[in-house]
Amino acid sequence: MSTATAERLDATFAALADPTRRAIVARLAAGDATVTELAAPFAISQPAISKHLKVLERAGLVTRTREAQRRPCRLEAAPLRDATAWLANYRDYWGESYAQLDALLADLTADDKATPPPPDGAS
Amino acid sequence: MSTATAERLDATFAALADPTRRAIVARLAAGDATVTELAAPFAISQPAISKHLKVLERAGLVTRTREAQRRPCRLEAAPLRDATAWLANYRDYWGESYAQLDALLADLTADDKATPPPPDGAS
DNA sequence: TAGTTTCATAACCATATGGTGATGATGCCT
DNA sequence: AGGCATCATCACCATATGGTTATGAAACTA
Repeated sequence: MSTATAERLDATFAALADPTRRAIVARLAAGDATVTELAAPFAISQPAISKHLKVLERAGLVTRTREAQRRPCRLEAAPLRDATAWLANYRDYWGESYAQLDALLADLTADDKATPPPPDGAS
Repeated sequence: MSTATAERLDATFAALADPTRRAIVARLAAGDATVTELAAPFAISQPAISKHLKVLERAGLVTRTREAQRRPCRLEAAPLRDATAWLANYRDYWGESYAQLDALLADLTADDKATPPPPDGAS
């Protein structure tokens, strides 16, 4: 299971390394959404979104169900939890308490929630 | 600062997406190390390690000082903290308490601490 | 001075990534 | 049946990544 976990972490971190995909994750945290709904805020083509979704799916971050022609996407918690757990290994190293994370959280959410539509040239 | 943060997250998550680099991070969490020390556990060439270190350096995860011919590497906390903070945005989504992370932490450390030398075909 | 260790860089290769436009499949709605 | 919306896939392109070997620079050591 150690190798399996490592490969999952590979895919998870790689998936999160793209701002478009992080924005998709942020959007899906607010509830399921179809591909076109997810694509709407972005200036890139629909196939590009499909590719991003496939990356997220491969990482286990997203699952999809059928509903007529639409393919609603759902965010899956497990990989996010695993990634957080890996980073938590070093919480004592950088000596921050989880309580203090809430402060950073406030800052970064303000930023990131505003970033879904990347107006400038991102990615 | 929002764009700057996003780009840093890009680099940080991308850097953590490789098992060799995660192992290097794990090693550096135990204390500074030189390039040859870091390279020792791996079956790959020294230039490959140098490349990995450059990736980690670009992500701000590692800083290097000079010491004669050696270039000791030090782990930097900030990017790990930022990445954790981003993931923390979704802690209420996957409904886990930080306390529970300690359990996962125990599991995953057992795995990952044993993984630094990737014996099988990894990466 | 000559040799050795430490590390970076260059040149190269294979594969993956992120994007595009074009097309095709599927399933609703007249 | 025909049209429209949703989404995937294909073919293609440019660039990045991860690895290699070979070489070079820097600084200690004998």
